Amino acid sequence: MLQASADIDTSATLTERQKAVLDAALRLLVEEGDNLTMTAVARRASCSKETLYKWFGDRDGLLTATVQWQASKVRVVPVDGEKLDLASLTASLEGFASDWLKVISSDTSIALNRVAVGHAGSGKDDLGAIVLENGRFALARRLKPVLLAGKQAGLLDFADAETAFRSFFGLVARDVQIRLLLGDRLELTEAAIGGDAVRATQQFLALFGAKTGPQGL
Amino acid sequence: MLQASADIDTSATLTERQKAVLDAALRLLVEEGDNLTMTAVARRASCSKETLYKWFGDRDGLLTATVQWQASKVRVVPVDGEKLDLASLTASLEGFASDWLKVISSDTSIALNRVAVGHAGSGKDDLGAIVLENGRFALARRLKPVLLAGKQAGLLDFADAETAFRSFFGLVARDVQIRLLLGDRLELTEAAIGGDAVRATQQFLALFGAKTGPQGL
DNA sequence: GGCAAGCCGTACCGTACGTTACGGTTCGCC
DNA sequence: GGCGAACCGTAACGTACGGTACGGCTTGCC
Repeated sequence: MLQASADIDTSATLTERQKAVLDAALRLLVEEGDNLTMTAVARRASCSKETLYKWFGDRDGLLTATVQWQASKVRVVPVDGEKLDLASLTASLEGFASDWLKVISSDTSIALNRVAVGHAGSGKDDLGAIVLENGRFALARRLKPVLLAGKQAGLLDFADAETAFRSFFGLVARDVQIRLLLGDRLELTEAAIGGDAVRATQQFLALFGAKTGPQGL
Repeated sequence: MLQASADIDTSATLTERQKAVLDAALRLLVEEGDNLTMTAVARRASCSKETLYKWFGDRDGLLTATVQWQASKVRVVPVDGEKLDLASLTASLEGFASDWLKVISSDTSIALNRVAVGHAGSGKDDLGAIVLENGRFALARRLKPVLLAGKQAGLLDFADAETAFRSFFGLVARDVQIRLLLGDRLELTEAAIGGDAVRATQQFLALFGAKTGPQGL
């Protein structure tokens, strides 16, 4: 909720070389978790520690820069809420669901969430806030317009978009993220994700679909 | 899923003094997160480091013992699935929901999940498995009999108890746990938890309630 | 060519912390 | 009272790692 400004165009101020270094740090983070060392990053990125400190100031600085760099890579196009019928709404929801499942089950997301959760305990940096802002809250920002358009079109019925979103979120994610973060092996094949997406969407529509149906017909 | 034996009667083999030490470690874990030091635990528990190492072998040993000790404290009575009508089923589900919300929003649960998530990255110990086993999987084991009884009584309709459970889980927890783990301030008052519990239960019944109603009447 | 800036590689320093060692004290037992 | 075991408090050791310093190399500019 803070970070509203901190996540804008950090990529603009980064040189190509710096991006490459952050990519290396990211890969290392996925492999090693939070116990990566500055020397390891330097070696992997073929740069000197002095450079790391000059550019990012600090180990925490490097970590936050890495997280922000990854966040900036997944910036997505906002869906346009035109031409809304039940089919397109369903398709849109299914798309959101399967995208989200793909994200939270990806190696990089798991690694990033792990370090952010770990750091959230002792409030040295705002990794948790950044991840939250670019994950769950970004999803809400993108999904709510769709929900509101669905309500406008008489396809959905809810009092509060936030509440509706959180129920959708729960139906999609269920126990997947916490299990993955805690190290549970959980095979999420493309097919399983697709199936979960349609199931979650159907359940959501069953709960929040307008009783009257599209009233215009 | 492993840990099936590792969580039984660890408390039986512990002396009172050892339990006190683990309680101290637990309190410290809540306050300091994963960056607690052996010296701090020793000081807080008024014991010597030598004793810590003799009893728990290792820092990781102390951590796992602490987590298991906390897990052993929340062992609960299995609900009996007799006298099942819609009212009692609803009450039971609401009870599970509010209990679960209370657990995952408690300070100790947050702290324990944080360290477990952190350690799940580099597989030194099985903290993640332990937490999972005594958290999400324990909940499933307790809830599934209720669900099956509800199905038996014609109140619920589902093909697979696991799938039904996971939907219930999602409707109850939604984004609460991940937000709390990532450091989001999230006021969960007693009243809010109660409200969420009935909402989640209603949604679950709307999705999985038998279309026919209790047919025996 | 000369020079300055940026960067690589590496050696170095300081410190925090896990782990071990040891002297002193209590307590149960003979 | 004497003895051994368990334990407390603390000092000491080893090491890993964050952070800094420095010498050499490239690159672009004059």
